[in-house]
Amino acid sequence: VSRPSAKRRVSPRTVQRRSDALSTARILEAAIDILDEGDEGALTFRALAARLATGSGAIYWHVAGKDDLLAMAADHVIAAVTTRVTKLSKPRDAIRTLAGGVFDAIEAHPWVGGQLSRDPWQNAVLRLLEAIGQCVQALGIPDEKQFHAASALMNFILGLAAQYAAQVRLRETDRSAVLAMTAARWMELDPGTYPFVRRVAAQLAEHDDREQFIAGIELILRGIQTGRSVS
Amino acid sequence: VSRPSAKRRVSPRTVQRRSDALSTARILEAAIDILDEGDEGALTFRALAARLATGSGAIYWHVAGKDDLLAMAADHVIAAVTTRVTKLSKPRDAIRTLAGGVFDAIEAHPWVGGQLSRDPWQNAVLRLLEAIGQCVQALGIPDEKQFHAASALMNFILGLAAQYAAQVRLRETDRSAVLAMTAARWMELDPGTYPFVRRVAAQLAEHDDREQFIAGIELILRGIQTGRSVS
DNA sequence: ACCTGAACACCGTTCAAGT
DNA sequence: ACCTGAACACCGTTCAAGT
Repeated sequence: VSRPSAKRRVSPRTVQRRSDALSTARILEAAIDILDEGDEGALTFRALAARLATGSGAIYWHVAGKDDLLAMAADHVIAAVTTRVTKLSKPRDAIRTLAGGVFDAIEAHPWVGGQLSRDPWQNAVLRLLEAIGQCVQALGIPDEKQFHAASALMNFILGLAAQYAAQVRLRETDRSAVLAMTAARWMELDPGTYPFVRRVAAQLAEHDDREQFIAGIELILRGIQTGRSVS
Repeated sequence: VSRPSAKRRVSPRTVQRRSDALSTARILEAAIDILDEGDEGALTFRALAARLATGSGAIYWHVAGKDDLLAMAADHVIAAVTTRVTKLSKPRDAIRTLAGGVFDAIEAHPWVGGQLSRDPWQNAVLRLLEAIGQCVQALGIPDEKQFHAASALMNFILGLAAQYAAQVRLRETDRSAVLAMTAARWMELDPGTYPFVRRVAAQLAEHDDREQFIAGIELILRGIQTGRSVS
């Protein structure tokens, strides 16, 4: 947000404690590194302080607390997605690209999934809602239905975020192995109470998450536009 | 909420430590009470032990840990929804009722929202997927598309869960006041970068969450059925 | 078999004290 | 103005010891 560290330096010869001073930007960068390397629980003010070679309390001078830090980190990742996407010609393509971009961002930074589903009015979510809303508007949906349509898409994307976040929480093994395991577990469910889940267990192992997610977006778009002409 | 003291008493003269022995069921009940009274963070093994008049370690004899306990609690709440709904005549009505039931359950027990979006393969989620899947099947969707359709609906519902969970995390004030506050904050955003959000801010204050959620479900259903005839 | 509760290894956050 | 790091008030979980 602010960059007080951009200051050039003042006098030579005095050895500084670190190569550069602490700053919100440096803290944010270190936090994202820690989150990417470990899981959600790896981000600790002690770990962060160690990586930045400072005391844990120093961080509080630049950042309000852990929630603030996480919100900023998620916003940083999502901002990269929305700014890259907004300027596409066909609004339907823009939405597709946007959704795919969120998927990829969460895949690359799984902790973002958890963070997005923690506070629906954090900056990252607002950014997404705005991007989606602009696309919906460009789609030619009547004014009164735009909020409705955008929030349905937003809700669906947050659902992905939650699902993906949790999915990664049980990893270590790779993705397909986890899916195969889950499919196997589903097959062992009681056929009387879980007929449907058992039946789709086979499809689970071979399905493509990303494809399925985009198809879901497609589905909602179809519903939005059908609704426009029908209702 | 519960009145464990209402137990009559068993034999006179021998004072029992508690009126009845510890059990998974009693622990679960106490946990749900604590979660309903406080927020998500109120459930502590120390608080739980205090309420059950036992040591914190005793709980581990009946329950694997906190994650296990939360998953069981959420499953308890969701099971009440799914078993109540399954037997409706028209599958579209069943889905509507199911979705509404989940909404109401999360409204009554906000912590369920957070828990649902924590582990996508916990029992509660499986239960929902099964219920949704059975409805989708009854809808007459072709076999290969059922998994797809059901998971889109599931994803949307999980999105609600996440959103609602977070929404409640910032309460204390009542609902409409929070919405009014958020709307006010949205109005102050930069018109250049947040034109859409600013424009819908007014609608936010007067909108009905539940109605909007059900309308979203409707939208997806429309997309599912349109897709069937079109694609 | 079941329960107790002190102890362990952590957290986020604060704050007097330093430079 | 900015940083330090011990201290505070918590966690979930374990485990020797009790009944």
